[in-house]
Amino acid sequence: MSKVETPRPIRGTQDIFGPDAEAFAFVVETFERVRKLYRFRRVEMPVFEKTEVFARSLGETTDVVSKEMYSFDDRGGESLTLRPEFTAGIARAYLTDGWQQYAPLKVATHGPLFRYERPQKGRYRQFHQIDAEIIGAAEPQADVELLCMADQLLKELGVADGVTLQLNTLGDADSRDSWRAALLAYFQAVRGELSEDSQDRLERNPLRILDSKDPRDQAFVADAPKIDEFLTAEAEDFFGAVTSGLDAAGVKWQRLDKLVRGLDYYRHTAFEFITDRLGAQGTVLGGGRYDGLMESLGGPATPAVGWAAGIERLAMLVEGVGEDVADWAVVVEDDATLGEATGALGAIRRAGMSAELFATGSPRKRFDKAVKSGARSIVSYAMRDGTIDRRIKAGDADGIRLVGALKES
RNA sequence: GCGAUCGUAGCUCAGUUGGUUAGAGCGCCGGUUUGUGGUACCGGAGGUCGGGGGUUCGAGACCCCUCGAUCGCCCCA
Repeated sequence: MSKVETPRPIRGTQDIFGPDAEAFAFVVETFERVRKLYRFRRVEMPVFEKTEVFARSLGETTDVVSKEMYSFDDRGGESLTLRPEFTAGIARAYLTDGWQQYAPLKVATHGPLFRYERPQKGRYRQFHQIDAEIIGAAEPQADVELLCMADQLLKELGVADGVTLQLNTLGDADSRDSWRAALLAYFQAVRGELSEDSQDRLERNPLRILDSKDPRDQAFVADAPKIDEFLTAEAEDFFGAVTSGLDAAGVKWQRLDKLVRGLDYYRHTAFEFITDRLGAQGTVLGGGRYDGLMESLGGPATPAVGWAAGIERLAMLVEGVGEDVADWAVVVEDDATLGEATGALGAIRRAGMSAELFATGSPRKRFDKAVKSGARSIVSYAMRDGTIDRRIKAGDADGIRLVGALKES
């Protein structure tokens, strides 16, 4: 017999276990609770879509589309793609499922996303996000509500300390276009002194030069044209309404005028909740307004705003969420008592208390295993003088609950 | 796609300038001790030192290749 080689897990996937899985679940549970407080409706979305859903909405030239998508042809020869984000699929559903009748529509979801990237701290090829969107709402109050929900979520997760909300506006389409043109002219003039990466960005996405980490670029970034110089009156009013709304709601924020979005469909509000506790991955939650998206999918002009947050990143910030110890350890110190112990195990669980059975390995060491498990209370079964001897090690209240539960059964 | 660091038992790690039969702790299994008890002791299973090639009398250690992981760049949650 030749040795069978164990298949390795796929790069960038995670097997989340134990305390990590508890932290993950805590993030999702907290999100579910908070989104109900804000009356966001739950949606479940397909994990894959036609490739064009993402290709059109994200823009063909973006890195996500050009090199980071998990795309494949199905048996009918159609190109499908594992979703790299939620927004495009939700926008597609809004158009194909008649959700326009519910506008303004507030929806929330969570689940796995896929991007073919190099894994590193807080970045995976299959990762998980929570997501919230408001579709069909043009007013800045929608942005404010979304940000308030994000702020409350982070507070209820207990990760708000050290996380700051960075806020910017990209203006409307006109503002953004003229800003972009000014940036292009400005950086073009000093092209030779920019980093190689930024010279490349000049062609593809000049806005991105603004958040370059290269010191050679940062000198020029400081004096680069600011979006504020190009905002139309409407865009300025919109941003003013968002910031005053946040102030009224008591949500702390900082203006970061170099904050831009990688994807083309963003307009007006852009924001990120940022921490310095996750290495190179500072963004814990990010989003913005994407008024241009629906049209790129062939739909009517539809204002929308949303955000998403990486569950793994949030889970890494969450502290003090571990696995619970059992309420009871049920110990079989003599195999002849297995039946009795099994009955007790069921009775305890039916009474709403958690219990774990210790009935394997050396009988003499089972009690020690139960003690080491950290269970709050222990009930053990042994044979003494031909009869079953039950011993309870518990606080008075717990012991009484146990005896009650056993009588009920 | 690029760069840096790192791969020794199930886990966390020792392993000297290259030198006998590769070790410890934890965990697991068995035994002795204890018996409202988290104790102590004894024993056992478990390793092609990530894989391949090279240098050398001799490689876990040095060199090359390869695979994998981690962190960073690009980009992004």
